[in-house]
Amino acid sequence: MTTIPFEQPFFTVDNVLFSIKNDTLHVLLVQRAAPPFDGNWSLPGGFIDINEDKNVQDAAMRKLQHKAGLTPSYLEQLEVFSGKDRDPRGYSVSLAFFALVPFAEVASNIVTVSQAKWWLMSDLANLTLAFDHKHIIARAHQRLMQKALYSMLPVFCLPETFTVGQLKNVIEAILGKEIQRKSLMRRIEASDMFIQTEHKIASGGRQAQLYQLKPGVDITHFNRNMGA
Amino acid sequence: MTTIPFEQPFFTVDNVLFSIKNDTLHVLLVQRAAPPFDGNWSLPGGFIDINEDKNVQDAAMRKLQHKAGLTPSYLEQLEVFSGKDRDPRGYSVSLAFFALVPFAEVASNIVTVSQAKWWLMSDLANLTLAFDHKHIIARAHQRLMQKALYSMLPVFCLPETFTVGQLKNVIEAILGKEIQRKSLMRRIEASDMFIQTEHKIASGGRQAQLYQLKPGVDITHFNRNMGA
DNA sequence: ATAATAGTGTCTATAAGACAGTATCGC
DNA sequence: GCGATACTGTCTTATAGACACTATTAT
Repeated sequence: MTTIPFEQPFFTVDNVLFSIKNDTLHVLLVQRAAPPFDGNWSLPGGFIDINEDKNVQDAAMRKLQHKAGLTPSYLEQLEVFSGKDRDPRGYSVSLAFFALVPFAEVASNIVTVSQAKWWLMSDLANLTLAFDHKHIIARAHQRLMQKALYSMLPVFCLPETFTVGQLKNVIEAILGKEIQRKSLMRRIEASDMFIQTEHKIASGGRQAQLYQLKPGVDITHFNRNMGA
Repeated sequence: MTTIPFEQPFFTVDNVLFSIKNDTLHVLLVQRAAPPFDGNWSLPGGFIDINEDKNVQDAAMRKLQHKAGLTPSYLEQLEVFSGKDRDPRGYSVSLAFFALVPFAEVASNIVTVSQAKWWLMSDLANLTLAFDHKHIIARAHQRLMQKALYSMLPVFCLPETFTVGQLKNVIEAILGKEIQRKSLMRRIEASDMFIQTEHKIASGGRQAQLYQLKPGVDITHFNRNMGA
């Protein structure tokens, strides 16, 4: 093992975990218990453990499990944020992840950390976050919106079985605007990602068909954007 | 300045710089002059210098200038590659960048490094590269192909002024298949990214209109894929 | 005039948007 | 029955593909 030249920046991972509660987009934050920014809300993340984590996604996963007891159903790299001034401890390089999960309350019996909480996206405007985390969330939201236009990614915010109406609500919560139910149905059909099951009642009216992901399929990417 | 817990992975940047020469896609490689993998061809990259580089893109830029005397006209983050086994020196985290430049021969009067060379993409199959760099190039190529379908990104492989025919050739070299000239013209028109200049002869026939990027425009993203 | 490349006209094909109309449920 | 939600039919719209046609240059 050779020695590494120069002084190295320190490397962390951060997670922007989204989910949908009451048909609105939420993001998971944790309250910092140590300096810097102690007391402030921040993205769940931290240092990689090179003895535990096989790679950076492993580290991101571990942080989410450790800090909120949640295992995302989708996780991808978002972007690296770096610089001398973003962390008072020194030059830092943080890889942000972008993740989705079916809504579940944060496991409160986790001893680990002070507090984890789902925040309404629209409530973040008036909240001061640690580091450049507000900016990171904005970037993640952009990416989520973009992907919702041309892929079936939003299904990862839903439980194993779901209805077309539920998926429509999720997509609309992400995009902040209505989409055509008909267009969504055509995509569900065309993607060939789902199988149908029994039935279910949603509220007042006719029962809705339940769908679930075919085992082992990849998320389909369409070659046109929808609702744009 | 607080101390950082745990042992940290070491962090590097790598560049996948593409360009077009003779209507074929090329990638820039450098020959390693030190272990590990000394003698092998590899992506131009290296350690970040926290006193020189404002952030990670700065570091990537500096590496390209230093190792080949080239300044990319487009640079974006690709993906982080990480793990215990990808570098014999230990647990490594490498942020790969994806970059484009109008073709120019490598500055040979650069004292710095052994050798930098443009390689034909199709010649890489039979070449052994250092680390997981072949895999990184494959990922970068996927991304480039994808973006060529819905954006004007390929113009960054061309000089300041260029013809529609040249842009068509670049896109075809990237995609490995023909596209409709008419479709491209429609996009040039619709994007409103370019202005026209005088004229020029390409080879045998009629003179072609020269275009150039309007100052300060962003690259347009269309909401359909082309040629797919 | 011919060959070669540049550029246009226009018809077809594909998938999304709009929205009326039908189906099935609880009450 | 009524209200509500689920689903279908189908017409319109937007943009890419195909490809014949015209334009302009060098020789």
